Parts: sequence; structure tokens; C-alpha cells
Amino acid sequence: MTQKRIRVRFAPSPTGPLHMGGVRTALYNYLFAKKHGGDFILRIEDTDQGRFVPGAEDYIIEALKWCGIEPNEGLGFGDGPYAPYRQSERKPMFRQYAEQLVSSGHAYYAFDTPEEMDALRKQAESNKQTFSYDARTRMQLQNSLALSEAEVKQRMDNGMAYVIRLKVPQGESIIINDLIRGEVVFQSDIVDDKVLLKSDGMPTYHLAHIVDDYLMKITHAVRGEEWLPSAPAHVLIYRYLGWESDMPQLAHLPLLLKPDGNGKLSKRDGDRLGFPVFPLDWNDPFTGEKSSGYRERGYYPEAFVNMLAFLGWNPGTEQEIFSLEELCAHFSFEHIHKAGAKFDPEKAKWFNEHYLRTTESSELGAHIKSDVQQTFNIAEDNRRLSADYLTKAAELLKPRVQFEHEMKTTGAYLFQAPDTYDETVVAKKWKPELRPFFEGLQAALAALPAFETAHIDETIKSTAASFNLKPGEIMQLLRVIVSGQGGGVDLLGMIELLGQTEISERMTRALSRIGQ
RNA sequence: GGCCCGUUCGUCUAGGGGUUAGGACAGCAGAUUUUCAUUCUGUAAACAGGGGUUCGAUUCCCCUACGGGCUACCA
Repeated sequence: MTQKRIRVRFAPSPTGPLHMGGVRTALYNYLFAKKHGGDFILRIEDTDQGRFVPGAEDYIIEALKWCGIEPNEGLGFGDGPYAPYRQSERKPMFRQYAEQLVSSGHAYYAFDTPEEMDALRKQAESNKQTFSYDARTRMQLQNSLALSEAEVKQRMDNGMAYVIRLKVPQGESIIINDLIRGEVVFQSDIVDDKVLLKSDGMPTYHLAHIVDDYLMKITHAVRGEEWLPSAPAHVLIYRYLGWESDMPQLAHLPLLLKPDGNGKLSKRDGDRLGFPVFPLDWNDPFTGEKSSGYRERGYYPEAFVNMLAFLGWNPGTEQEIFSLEELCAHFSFEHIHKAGAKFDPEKAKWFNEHYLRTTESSELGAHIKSDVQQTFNIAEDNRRLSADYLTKAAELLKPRVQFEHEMKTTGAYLFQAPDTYDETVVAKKWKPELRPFFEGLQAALAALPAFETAHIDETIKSTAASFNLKPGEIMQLLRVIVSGQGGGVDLLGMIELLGQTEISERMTRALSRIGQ
């Protein structure tokens, strides 16, 4: 017997931007598929016409691409043999399965209107109870089980709206074998008669995902924990459709929780706590509200993915830095933690910092070029935009930033002469007697035949010695004179990088302003 | 309320009947760095509580507490 080819899917509904929790679900699906040489499919579950949000679908596709977790089949990634991958386009097909369940006595037509259902729920609520459409109540309601055949026919003939509901049996134990949680047992009595086909002819998630998973030969359904309570209904549907032996293995992932307090991570938390909850920026087409994404905040996709992978999973070793390929190789459901994970923005930054440090300075230099050019309005042929200059600047700045875009602010003085000089340092260290020294140093530096750190260092020391000054008295001032700031990148490296001419100009300018 | 899932340092987690309960982030301290950052070293910090089972439980079982999810013609 040959093993079935592993096929998994990520099946979001296009009701808004993809949340980082959703990206993690996609990631785990992807990792599992790749690990076993299987397929990863993107299917859009747009069965709720009322919640459709323009742009959400493109957002999902773009987000997966940015993360590098590309489906090898599905919407936006090339059709496989099971197209279409948008459920609304598969609409006509679902009805037959719902009807099949009616014929076999496992589902029925129900004519109760949404308003009537609402009223029943409210009424139950006022009695501190919960209304449930199930074996205990269905015979008192308006459906093909309670009504006579003639009544049902008449209503159908009159074009009365109806839904198809699953007829859930009483007194059965339904066992879920979850890959992460093990065996979970539910009593069928607490499962309600879920709507399978809505009055607009669209299937609900419950029917649609099962039919599609079956037709698309999905072997594992990896999804959020919020689906665990409806899993018994899903098992019943598979059983009644005669597909139980082909039912995908279930794996319910733990949820992502708010960094502070309680509850699951939501869109609001990002705004409130100042970190993104979305992979990419998103502008809500209805409210105009903007939400920021990891990409635009300057995160590397590799860092984002690495961080996400560790929110609920671990390799069982102490290694924390994993490329996507390594994650694929090491991933397994056994190492998925069962409890929800509070998201820690600090750790996310740490991952990014790590990836930045391991990126070649030449690459970093190339990355920041246009940003630097625009920020400081530098002419294209200026040496500060040369690969060599940018590489050295990145090298100096690398250990002091977490994001590439911070380089232009943290190291602004490498690209632009200062306008102001740190007053605290000047007040503390400057003495009029130092002026001749700095003028002497300026001349000595200008006269250096080779402007390199070793010579610069030597020149500073010897000039200081000749003025009877100790390094502690002049070094920080020199830094302020050159960069305007009391702290920053390696002083000698900075001086060498800025170059002989620039240094001389900056010293002239600073000495004309300081201590006047 | 009902049903289900869960609970190890502040956070992410490893571990698992006998361990000095390990790592990472964040914190603190020290060293290096003329500064800041880096780097290095060190340090503090956890098995929710109560009952069992057992020679022994943080680990297995039960209860409680707490957290979370679900309870729609949403997914």
C-alpha cells in the first residue's frame, strides 16, 4: 500500500487583512507539506457574501508571497487540477451534497427565518438559557421533519426561503483524534443542527470546507483551535457523506494571545501597543482605517517567519535561528505547544536584529541607498552613495540598529554635516584653551598623506601629547565636533569614512560655532 | 450558563516519576569599548492550589481556581 501524498490547504476568508495568526497557520501548513514533499494549497473561502472586503484576497496572496510561503497550487499561485479555488465559484456544486444528505435522512429543510431564530435566542437568553436548534427543539420548529410532506411541498412551491440543516443524532459519542491534542470526545447531544446550505444557496463553512477538502484530496486539516468545538459536526458530515475513511487528519493549533492582559490577539492590540499584527500595511476600504504591517515597519520576511514559527512550536533543541528551509526540515506536530502563546514584540525585534547582523554590510549598504539619497537629498554621483561608502557606513552602524531604516537616523551624521553640537558635552568638556589644540589637530589631519585609522589615531594622540592633553579631555569633544553628537559609531572609523576634506570642513565649521 | 481546550521564570519555551528544572528575549551586575552600541562573563527569575497513586510527583489521576475558545443562514 502506497502512502497518500500529503496535501494541506490554507483556507482563509477574504473578510479583511490576514492576521499574523493566520500567517502562522499558513506557515505551519506550508512547513508540514514541504517536510513531507506534499502540496500546499490556497483556497479562498468566500461563502459569506455579506462580509466580502475588496482587496482582502490580493492582500492574502501578497502576504504569503512576501513571507516566502508560497502555495504550489491555488488562487494566485497557478491552478492545479482542482480549480477553481475560490469557493464562490464552486457554488453550484455544493447543493448536490446537501441534497444528498437530505435524501439519506441526515439533513432536512428548515424554513425558520433569521428573525424567528433571533427571537428564539433572545427569549432563551432572558430565561438564562441558550437556544439550540437540535434534537430537543427541532420538532417544534418549521422544518421538513416537523411539517407534513404536503406543507413542505407547498412552501417549496411558493418559493419560500429555506436552509438545509444537518440532522445531528442523539446519544452518540464522537471521537476526534487530534494530531496535537490527542483524543477528544464530544457527546452528539451538545452538537446543534448546523446549517449546511444557506438560503442564498451558498454553503456554510461546515459543508464547503468538507466538500472541498474531499474533492481536493486534502489529507490534513491544520487550523486554529477555534474550530475544535465544531469538529464533531464535521466528523458527522464526513460520515454521512460516506467519506469518513478519507477524512483529513485534524490538527488544531493554539491561539495567539495579547501581549498584555488576556484574550486573543486582535487588530486593536497592534494600534494600542504599537506593534503590527498584520504582515503588510492595510487600508480598510470601508473605514479608511490604516493598520501597519511588518513589511513596512522594516522587518525582514525571514525574521518575521522565524519569529512566527516559534510562537507555539519549537524544534526540541536550543537552536532558535532557522531559515525557512531548516524549518521545513525540522517541523513536526509533536513539538507544537498546546497552550496559547502571548506574543512578545521585543522578541520579534530581536529576531530582526539578528538577521540584520548576519546580513553582509555591502548588501545593507545597497538596501539603504535610495532611502539615504532621498532623506539627505544627495546627488547621485556623490561619493556617499558609492557602494564602498555605504558598505562602510553600514558596517559601522550595523551593531547599533535593529532595522535598516534606522541607519539613516542613527547615523545621519555619516551623510550630513551636523547643525547643532551636543550642548551637555560642550558645557562639560569645552575650555577655550582647547581651541589651539583642535586647530592644530585639524592642520595635522589635513596634512596626513594616508587618511587611515591607524594614522589618524596616531595623529590625535601625538597632537594631544604635544598640548599636554589626555584622551579623556578631548576625545568626546572631537566626536561632537565631527558628528554633533556625544555618542555614536566608532570615532576613528567615522573620521576615516568621512574623509580628509569633509573632516577639515566640519572642524572649521564646528570651531566657528563652539565656545563663541 | 453549557461544552471543549489549556496552565513550567515577566514573555516564548525545554524537560519529564528521582534533574543543581535547561535555553532564549526582556531585567540587573561586571569586563572590554575614551562614548553609545556590540561582544563576553555573571546574576535574579517558574512547575496555579488541593487531594490522591507512589518509596518518591513538577511529571500520572481527580477536584478547584484561573486563562482561552465555541455556543450565527461568520469563518
